[in-house]
Amino acid sequence: MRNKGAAVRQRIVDTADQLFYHQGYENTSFSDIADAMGISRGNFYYHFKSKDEILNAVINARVTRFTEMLSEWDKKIPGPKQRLHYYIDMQSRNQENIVSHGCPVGSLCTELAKTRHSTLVDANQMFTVFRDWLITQLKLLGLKNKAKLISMHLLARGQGIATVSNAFEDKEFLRREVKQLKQWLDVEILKVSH
Amino acid sequence: MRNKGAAVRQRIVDTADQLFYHQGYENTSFSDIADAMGISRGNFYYHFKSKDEILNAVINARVTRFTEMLSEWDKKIPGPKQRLHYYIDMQSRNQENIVSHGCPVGSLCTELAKTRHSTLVDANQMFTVFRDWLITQLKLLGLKNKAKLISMHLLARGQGIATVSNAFEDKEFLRREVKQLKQWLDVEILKVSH
DNA sequence: CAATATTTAGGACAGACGTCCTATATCGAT
DNA sequence: ATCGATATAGGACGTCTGTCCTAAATATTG
Repeated sequence: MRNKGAAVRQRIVDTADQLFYHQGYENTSFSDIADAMGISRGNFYYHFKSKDEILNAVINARVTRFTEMLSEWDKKIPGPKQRLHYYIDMQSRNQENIVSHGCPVGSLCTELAKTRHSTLVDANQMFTVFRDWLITQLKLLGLKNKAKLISMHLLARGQGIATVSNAFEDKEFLRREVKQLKQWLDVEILKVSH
Repeated sequence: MRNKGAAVRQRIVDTADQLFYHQGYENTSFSDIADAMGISRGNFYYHFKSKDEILNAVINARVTRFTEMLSEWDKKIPGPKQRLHYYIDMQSRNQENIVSHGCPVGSLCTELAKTRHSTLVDANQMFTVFRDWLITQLKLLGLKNKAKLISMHLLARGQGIATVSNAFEDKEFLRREVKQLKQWLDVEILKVSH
C-alpha cells in the first residue's frame, strides 16, 4: 500500500503548490487543500507532520520541476542563445498566470521574507536553479566574466516585469518588456564577439 | 477633544503602515498594532470600522507621503536628470530596509493581488504616483513619446532589484543594479538630444 | 462645578486555524 | 479468510482572529 500513500502525498503537494501560488502560503489553510482534493482535513498529519513540512515539500517539488524543465530545454533547443530567448519568453507563455498571480518564485520569496524569514533560504533555491542554468548558457556564449552578473540581472528583470504587470494587470506591458529584454540580451551577446 | 482622536488615529495608521511593511497585511493582527502602540485592542473600532479600513487609510497615507516627498524633490533638486538619478538612488538610500523587507509598494501589491484582489486597484495608486512624476521629469528632458514607456520600465527595474536583493539578502547586488540603471537612463537621455 | 460629548479599556463572541487523537476502513501477504 | 500494516475520516483541543458591546474614564462645554 506504499504506492497509495505516496500518490496521495504527491497530490497534496501538487494541490498545495497551486493554492500557494494563487492565494499565498499563509492564506491557504488545510481546509482549502482538503476541500480542493476531496479528502479529510485531519488526515493530513499522516502524510505531513506540519504545514511547514508541506511548504518545504512544495519548494522541493518546484526546484525539481524547474530542474527537469531546464534539462528538457537543453535537449530540445539547439543553441544557448535560443535557449536564453526561450527562457525570457517563458513570461510571455505564462502571461495569463503572471498577470493574475505574479511570479510563483518571486511572490513566494516576497511573502516568506516577511512571515517565515528562516525558510527564505530554502525558497530562494528556486531562483538559484534558474541562475545557475543561465550562467551555463551565458558561458557557452563566451561571456565568461559577466555570466554571473548577467544571470542575476536577468532574474531581476523578470521579477520586475512580473511584479508590475501583476500590479497593473497589464499584459501588453509584459509583452513589451519581454521583447525589450531579449533585445538587450542580444546586444550583450554581440559585445563579446568583438 | 477632536484633536486627541485624530492624533491617535494617525498613530494607528503610522504603526500599521510599518507593521504591514515588515510583516505583511494579513499577518499583522489588531493585537500586533495595539501592542506596538500600548493601547487597547477593542478600542480600534472607535477609530476604524474594520481592518480593511485601516488598510485603506495606510494606502492613502502612503500616497500622500510619496506625493509630498516628490514635491520636496522638485523644490530641492535643480534639474529633471538629477531628480531621476535621485529617484533611482532611493533604493540605495533605503538598502537596509529593502534587503530586509522588500519594496513597501511592490510587496504590498503582490500580497493584495493574491488575497484582496479588489483592493489592488487602490494599492497600485502608490505606483501611479511615482509613474506620473517620472513621466513629468522625462518630458522635461524632451522624451515626449517614450516618457510613459520609460517610466513604467523604471518602475519595473526598481521592483526587480527589490525582489531579488530581498530574496538573496544581497546589498551589493542592489547597489550594482542601481548604478547600472542610472547608466542606462543616461543613455536614453542622450539619445534624444541627437 | 455640572452636564455632555468624546475616548478608552477590557472582555465577550463566533468562527477559523494548526495540531492531535482515535475509531474505522482498506489494503497486501499469509 | 485472517491478520498486521497502511491509510482515512471526523471530531476534539487550545489558540488566535476580527468584530462588537458596555462600563468606565477623560475631556469639553455651559
